[in-house]
Amino acid sequence: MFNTPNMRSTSDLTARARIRDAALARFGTDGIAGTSVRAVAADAGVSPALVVHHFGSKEGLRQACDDHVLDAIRSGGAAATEALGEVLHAATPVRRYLARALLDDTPAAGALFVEIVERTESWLAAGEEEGWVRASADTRARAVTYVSWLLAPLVLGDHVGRLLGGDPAETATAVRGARAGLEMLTHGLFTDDRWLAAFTAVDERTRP
Amino acid sequence: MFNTPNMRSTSDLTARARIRDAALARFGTDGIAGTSVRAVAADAGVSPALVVHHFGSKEGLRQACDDHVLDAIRSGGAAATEALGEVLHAATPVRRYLARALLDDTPAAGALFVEIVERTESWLAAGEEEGWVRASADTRARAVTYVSWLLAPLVLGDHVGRLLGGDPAETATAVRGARAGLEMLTHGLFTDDRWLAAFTAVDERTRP
DNA sequence: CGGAGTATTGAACATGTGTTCAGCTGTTGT
DNA sequence: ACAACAGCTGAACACATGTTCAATACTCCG
Repeated sequence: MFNTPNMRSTSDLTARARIRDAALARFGTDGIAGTSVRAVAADAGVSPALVVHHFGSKEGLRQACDDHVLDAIRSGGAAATEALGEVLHAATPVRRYLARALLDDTPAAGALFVEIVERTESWLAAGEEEGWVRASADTRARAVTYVSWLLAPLVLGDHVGRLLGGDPAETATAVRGARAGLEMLTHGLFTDDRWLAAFTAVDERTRP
Repeated sequence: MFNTPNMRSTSDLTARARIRDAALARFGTDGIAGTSVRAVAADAGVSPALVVHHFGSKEGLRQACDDHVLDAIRSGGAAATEALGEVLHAATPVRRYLARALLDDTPAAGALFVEIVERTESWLAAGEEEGWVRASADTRARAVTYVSWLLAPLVLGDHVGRLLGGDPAETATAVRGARAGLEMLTHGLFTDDRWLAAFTAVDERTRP
């Protein structure tokens, strides 16, 4: 390998990067608490002592994963399309780790979530102004719900994939779900507002 | 307390039940791998030895939680409303545990997921026949996606609650998201099918 | 070459983990 | 009353975990 002596964060393929990638995969698969430093070290083909030498502690390793995931997702940040596309197109280990991080309420995952929601909210606002998004009484709640919906198959990937047949990471499977979702989002699911009306009625009855 | 000498699974409030409830809560909060037998024992006010005496092992304890969650959710099983209502109306610890179990791919959680999807699919089919649900090209994928969507705020509860202000378990907060979701499901989110069309175009171009 | 500094390791440590076991209650059936 | 038995415990064990440390291999710079 040829690295500049003082290697900054640029050079990859180094042992440090291998450890981070191994941690990303294991954290995503087995959860953070369910993953041991020794397992990560074994996957990366190094000694347990080296991972703590590079990252200080297991917590430091997890933070490095957080940072890497944020970078990987924000890389195409300036894109004009919806912010969530980047998440869904990220590499599989990154997605799996993100799902775990969201459940474990990692600080970085939390920050990423609000960032995506805010980007989505203004994206929807723009669409509303241009006329291709319907009006909403609660744009914030809509943005949050919309993001949650797009994130759902990612978090529940295993179960979704099992029922749709095939690996959820496989594009063919994901496409089926995405298409069904898009159908509901453009034409709606219900033909009348019986459920919305029923919900509103119950909601208004339970409060003055 | 007064229990029949040979106490079946009926009598609750016993130490066994307290342990199970404590485990449910801690598993939901910290994850299964992140929870120690000692911690749930302390929460239940018993010795660690007792929890293994009652459940055989930590794994046995987790299975007991699975069974209990299944029972708690299936209790109102014969209801005519959508199957998911039972999940969303379950007690908070049960919901949190279910979210964790779904991510950890517990067998019971997997079984519950397919059960809910199947119930939802026939519920949607009935609605389609009665005219208050739109037709779909892929009813299976639609049911899976729909269930994922309703499960999403449950799994991402912390982040959703933080952005909507207030405890996600609080009804007031959940209602905001539910209303926004229902709006999208009845009126749709987009006013035209530009995204659906774009998706279809891309999809058909990437395969013969 | 020689010295500086980093990458890397094996062995060890302290602690937390799941689990076992002998024994101590209390209640129950006869 | 007495044996049987389930609920329950404290102490202990074997093991896995995160982390430390001294020492070795390697690479670069003067």
